[in-house]
Amino acid sequence: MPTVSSEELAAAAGVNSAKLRKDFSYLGSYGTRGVGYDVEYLVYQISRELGLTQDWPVVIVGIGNLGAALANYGGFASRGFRVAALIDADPAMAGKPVAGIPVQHTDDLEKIIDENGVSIGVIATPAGAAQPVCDRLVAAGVTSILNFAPTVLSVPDGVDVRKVDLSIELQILAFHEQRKAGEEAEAQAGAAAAPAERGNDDKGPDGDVPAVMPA
Amino acid sequence: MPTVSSEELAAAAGVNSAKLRKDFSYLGSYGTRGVGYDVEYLVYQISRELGLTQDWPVVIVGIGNLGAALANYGGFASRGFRVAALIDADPAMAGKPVAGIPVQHTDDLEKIIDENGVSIGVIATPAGAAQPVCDRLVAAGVTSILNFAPTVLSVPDGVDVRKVDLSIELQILAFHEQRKAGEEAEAQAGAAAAPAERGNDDKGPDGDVPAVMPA
DNA sequence: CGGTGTGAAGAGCTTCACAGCA
DNA sequence: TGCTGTGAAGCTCTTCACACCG
Repeated sequence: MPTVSSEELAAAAGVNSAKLRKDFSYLGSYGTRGVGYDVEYLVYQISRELGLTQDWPVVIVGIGNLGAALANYGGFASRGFRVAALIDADPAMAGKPVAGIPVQHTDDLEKIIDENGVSIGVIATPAGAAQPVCDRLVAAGVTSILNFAPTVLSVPDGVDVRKVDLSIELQILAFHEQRKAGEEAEAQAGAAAAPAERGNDDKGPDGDVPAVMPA
Repeated sequence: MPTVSSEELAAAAGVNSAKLRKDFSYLGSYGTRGVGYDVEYLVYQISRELGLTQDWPVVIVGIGNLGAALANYGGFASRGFRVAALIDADPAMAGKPVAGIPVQHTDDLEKIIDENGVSIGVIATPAGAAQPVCDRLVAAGVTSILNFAPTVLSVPDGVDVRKVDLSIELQILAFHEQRKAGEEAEAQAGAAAAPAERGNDDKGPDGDVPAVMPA
């Protein structure tokens, strides 16, 4: 399949074809009118723009279950990421291989970052350790952090943080699940005995919950 | 601290106070003009609306590193989630306890779902196993699925799927990291020798990458 | 003719600004 | 007076619709 149309790609990705064409147009005019997009050329251009053609050394700090899962995760290598080092505070872990890479002790964190030219760090430590680890990573030169610890990290300007909270994803599902149950009940009982009025229109499974929730 | 103002909450959450008040207003009028929000009452109302006061039994399918990490994750219990069962296709895993819960074999999946009244399933299997597992979960009555496998799952209407792709989060960081590097280089070299024009304005670290990317 | 690239319209979300109430 | 609750303005992202070109 040498070429592909925006319509086909849109169907495959589950989005609108106009949106897809508009997104592509921001990268340049890589399509041919009346034909479509040359697949190979398009893949190359998008890969380049997204940085997939580069090699990104990353370190993972905190080699518990989650850290080990990340170290073993196959999806990284194919996207240009290379696990340069695994770091843990537990001396008993030091030297132990995880996913074929020996775990190193936190004491050497700065040295490891420096020697490998790492600019992306992954934090998979317990909540309490996250901020100190983050501070050390930043001080050592890391400018992007992926945070799995259930804490809000504070970082200086110029450093990016992305937070992944596994329980929030479940919570979003539970929120919609609750709505489903509530709507069934209301449909049966009729609108009169509704337990509480809801001001907002349900936007369906794709809408997120509000940004603020109690700890 | 018995009450709190929208301004204080907004500062803590890093959002605009008007947005916060508007979000709260969708749940009802739980504040007092001139005073603020009663903390205890507000926490209760939000918890109830988000479904945190309910007990949500979940099953985790695929007890590899990631599945084990999820089973051990402390954040679930405090949000009303209860790991009802761990399921794996490997007979060698059966009976083995992970996070204090014995792993059960995939053969019993339907029975487990039914007996525990599970409506939320977590898929942490390899990519190839995800869709069959998903189909069985749905057939058994699960209506919400959290998918960690790097596959797009197809489900019937009425079933919610949320996908967590760990490598995409890293990719987003790498994307911004690349931009940072590019901007530095451009600043040094001047605009004349820029390697490629970029049509889109950089919206900073909070903007996501486009929705479509090559496999 | 077929499909891209894009100006313009539309929809949704965020912020402003202030009336109204404790 | 102080702070909520909210109509309206502003902004961003999405979709439409079609000129234009291979």
